[in-house]
Amino acid sequence: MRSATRSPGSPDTRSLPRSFYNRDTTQVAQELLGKLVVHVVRGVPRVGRIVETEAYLGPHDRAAHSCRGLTPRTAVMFGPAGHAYVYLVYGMHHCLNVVTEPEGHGAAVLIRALEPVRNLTGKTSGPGLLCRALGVDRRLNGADLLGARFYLADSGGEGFRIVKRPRVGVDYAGSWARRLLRFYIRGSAYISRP
DNA sequence: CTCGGGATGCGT
DNA sequence: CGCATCCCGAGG
Repeated sequence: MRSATRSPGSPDTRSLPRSFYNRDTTQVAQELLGKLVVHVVRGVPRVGRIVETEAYLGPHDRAAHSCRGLTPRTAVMFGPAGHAYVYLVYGMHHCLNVVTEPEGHGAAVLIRALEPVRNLTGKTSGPGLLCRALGVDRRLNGADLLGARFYLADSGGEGFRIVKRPRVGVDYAGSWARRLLRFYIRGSAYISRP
């Protein structure tokens, strides 16, 4: 049994391979629903199930940070898929994104809400809140999500319907504000903004 | 609805 | 350098 032989906190065969991230961002954003986020803090795995995401498609997407081009802040977003893009917003909240598509594309998926699974304290229904619960901050910006302490994994649980809505907080983005690039699990009690 | 709070990127 | 702006959350 493989779980008996692997060391605690290391990604097992359920953890998502880089090929999962290295493809169409809208597709990845939807397939991330139901997956697990794992962050091991001082040997303790904090685990949440993703129930809400948003896709940010690239420099042509006026709501994406990468629309300002490659800057020190957005460099990770233009890097290879399967890395964490973590930034501070409004001076106090962190946001966790996963980089998608081939290197140079500049796309990512924002994780907006989690259903608590293990060792999470506090609310997880919002991008800033879930970062606080997971213990994610800018020190993890650029972290490889195929690492031993911070990774995403299959949960095994499927069988939900996906709701598609406009993204939150991007009213400034013109016609891009109306695109249905926010995805969440229908009926979840942990959505950030029902 | 208001407002805190700090980094960023751009104009100067 | 200044400063508008920002993928938010808590409180009224």
